[in-house]
Amino acid sequence: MTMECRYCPLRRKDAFSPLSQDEIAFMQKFKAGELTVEPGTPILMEGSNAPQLFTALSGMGIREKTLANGERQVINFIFPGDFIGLQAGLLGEMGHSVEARTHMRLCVFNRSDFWNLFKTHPSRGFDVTWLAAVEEHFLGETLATIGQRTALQAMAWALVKIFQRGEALDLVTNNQMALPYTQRDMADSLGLSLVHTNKTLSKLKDRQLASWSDKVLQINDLSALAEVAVMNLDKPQPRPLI
Amino acid sequence: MTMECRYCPLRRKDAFSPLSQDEIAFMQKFKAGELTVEPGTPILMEGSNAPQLFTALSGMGIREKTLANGERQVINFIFPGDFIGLQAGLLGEMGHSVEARTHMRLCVFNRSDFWNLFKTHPSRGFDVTWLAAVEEHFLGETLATIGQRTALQAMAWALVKIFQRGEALDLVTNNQMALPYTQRDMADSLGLSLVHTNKTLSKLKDRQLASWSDKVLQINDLSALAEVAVMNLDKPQPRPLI
DNA sequence: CGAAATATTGAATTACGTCAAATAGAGTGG
DNA sequence: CCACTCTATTTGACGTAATTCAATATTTCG
Repeated sequence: MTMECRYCPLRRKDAFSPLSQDEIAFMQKFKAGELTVEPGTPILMEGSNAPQLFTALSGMGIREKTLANGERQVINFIFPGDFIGLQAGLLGEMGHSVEARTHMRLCVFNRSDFWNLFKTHPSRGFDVTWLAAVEEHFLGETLATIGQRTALQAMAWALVKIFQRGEALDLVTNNQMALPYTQRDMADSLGLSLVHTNKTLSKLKDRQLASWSDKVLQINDLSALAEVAVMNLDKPQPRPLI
Repeated sequence: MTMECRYCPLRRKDAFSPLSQDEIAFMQKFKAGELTVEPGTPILMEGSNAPQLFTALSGMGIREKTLANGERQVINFIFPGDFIGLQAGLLGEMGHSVEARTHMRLCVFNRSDFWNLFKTHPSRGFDVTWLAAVEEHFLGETLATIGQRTALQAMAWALVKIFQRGEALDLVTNNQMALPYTQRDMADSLGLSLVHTNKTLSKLKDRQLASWSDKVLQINDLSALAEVAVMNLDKPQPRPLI
């Protein structure tokens, strides 16, 4: 039994901007179904021309890209509400792979309907572009992180970003949230070695800023952490949910 | 005297996909004017809510982002045909600054007309999204470069990418093209120090793969360079021109 | 319970950054 | 055209943040 869009619990989260009744009704028609996957399941493959697009409804995943020599870059972490497959939908080829890290529920759309969305509901097409702009914005920040921040600054930045996303999705309780990734995932997302990632996390823990173990992230002092990260602490603004 | 879109010399380049007569006529109305700037001129400021969007018509520029501690990350290099200001247009805030590095001519659009573009010409809205997806794709590759490639691999990758963009724009003659940036720009784009950038370029020159001096890039062996870069050499597909 | 990930720690190594100084151009003004 | 300044490039020496190697816990899971 697939959830009806108008009852979608995601819509109510702070993270997302509201839709009109009309738009919700349209999305219901656009929605082709739901997909449920287990941890480790590949959802989209780099270079593939997938016929389907997704929105993550629950669970977490990862966007990653592998070089010919086997090195892996984690592009970012996928949280509920994230739109998956834009590149396949438009360019006809994914620049990265997407894989589930927990049990995930995904809203499924047909790529063939995608153009129709722009034509009949330009406001929703506008929203897709909005999301693309948000992603571009985020990737620019990530670039600055990997390129210019030290390991400690980068790790602090990453944890703050993750925590803020968690907050907007009501995933945080008592300054804690589930973070079901491995240190290897985190290392590959920041361009650090696994060993140094581990030691950098220890350092943040020693300083009583944040700790992440047993798949639980705890932030003790968000503003101090942001200070270490050389970043500004401003709330992410609401974004559309596709 | 501003150029009419239908005579725009950019449209004919391999880099871009063709437009219908109708679409060109519409773009003509959408176009608010032209802007000419000198080297060093800031075009958009990080954090600003600019009322205007641009497409680069000629010349080159740079997208960059500066951290609170003064470190600078070059997000990418701006070539003719690049769309500028998507983030301001949608999110109301640029995530990076844009600055001219040569004399540049820019096509100017009003942000207030932007929504209208999606509404009345969904195909053009679709194209804007296409460009956003291309950018996202590129930033993902850049992330993998800074995060996973060595200095030599990264430099080789950057030069191949630039050269390919140049080729698609007919900027290459005799395996040479103008590349009016400084080594500092390049260093900040790859997250390397200036000194190491210089030494890495020397190494590529010693190996007879590529040389870049006096603002001219020369590629001697593109496929060998791509091999050093651990990358695949496939032609960039045509993309829309806004 | 055993096997395979994952996490942790110490020691050795290195790719890269920093410092410093020389050289080379590019632009300005007299 | 020549001083002058400013920016960009180049090179050598040295320092270090981060990688790699290696070994040992610890957890996860079939």
